[in-house]
Amino acid sequence: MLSKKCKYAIHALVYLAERYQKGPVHIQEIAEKKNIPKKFLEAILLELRKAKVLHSKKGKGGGYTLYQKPSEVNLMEIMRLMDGPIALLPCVSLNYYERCEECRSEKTCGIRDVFLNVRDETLEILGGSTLDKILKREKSMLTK
Amino acid sequence: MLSKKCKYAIHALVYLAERYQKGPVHIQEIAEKKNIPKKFLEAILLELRKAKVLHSKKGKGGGYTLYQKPSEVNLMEIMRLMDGPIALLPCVSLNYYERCEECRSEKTCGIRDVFLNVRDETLEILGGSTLDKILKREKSMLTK
DNA sequence: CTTTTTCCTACTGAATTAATAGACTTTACT
DNA sequence: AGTAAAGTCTATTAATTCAGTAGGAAAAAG
Repeated sequence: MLSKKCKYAIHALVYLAERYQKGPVHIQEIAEKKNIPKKFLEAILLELRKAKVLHSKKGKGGGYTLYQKPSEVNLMEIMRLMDGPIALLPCVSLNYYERCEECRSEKTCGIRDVFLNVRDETLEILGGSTLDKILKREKSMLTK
Repeated sequence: MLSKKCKYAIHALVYLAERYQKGPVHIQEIAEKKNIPKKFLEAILLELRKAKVLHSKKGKGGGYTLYQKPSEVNLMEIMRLMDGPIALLPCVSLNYYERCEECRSEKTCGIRDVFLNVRDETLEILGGSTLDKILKREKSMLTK
């Protein structure tokens, strides 16, 4: 399961994608619209800024904006930033790999093979899920 | 990520599948062969027995056996038993569904759609991963 | 009636999650 | 210069989950 932190991050980013190129957005505004505790959201956005997903401006008239175009931000990278590994086993993780203690050999592990498969399918979907696609889908669903 | 509990459960079940129809297997034996803390494994096997995945016999000559054929036990059900939901969001979970607080409407949520997709692909793979298939794969990989 | 094995209840330490508090810094505007 | 409006940063905390342990009760076999 995704952590609340990660869910909040995704919701905030979708909101910012909607406001793309319409000037900085306050933490306060996002927190209210998306029902996220302000202080918690603060920490999340700060982390996303440090990872160069967001850009920020301090002081009056400040706020947050996307660092890149909505079509260049996908859920795979957001989830990795917020929750760490996407794979279900450390031994099939691309970014957080760790050897399996239980297994004799990775080559012959029939379990590993399954989760390698799950990982690949999952990354395929998440990697293709960009903010602009999510937005587009929401809009098209509204008119139906 | 899978919990250790779930990983232990899978390894134990694969071991029991290997010994299918060769008489009851002791907790002790599984614990040693698979490097699992005995007391912890005890609790896990007990849970699997209550879920009718395993059958047990007490006393001398006792031990654990699979309740069903190895071809009838898949990773989807094991993971649900051990770790709960497989879906990444409560609002797309089949067995542990909960409404999303953040979302206005599930119908028009562009985020939900992505994770519905991930869930379907994941269940497809895990549901098809039966103990006998895992065993077969391990054996075929050994001879290579 | 003793040995072997599973069954059951309760507990614990460590880590993670989901926040909250409060002071600091930067910027725009008057 | 002064002030209000933002984001920045460090620390703390309460609750929950995870991973495992302890110790004895119950059942079956011989």
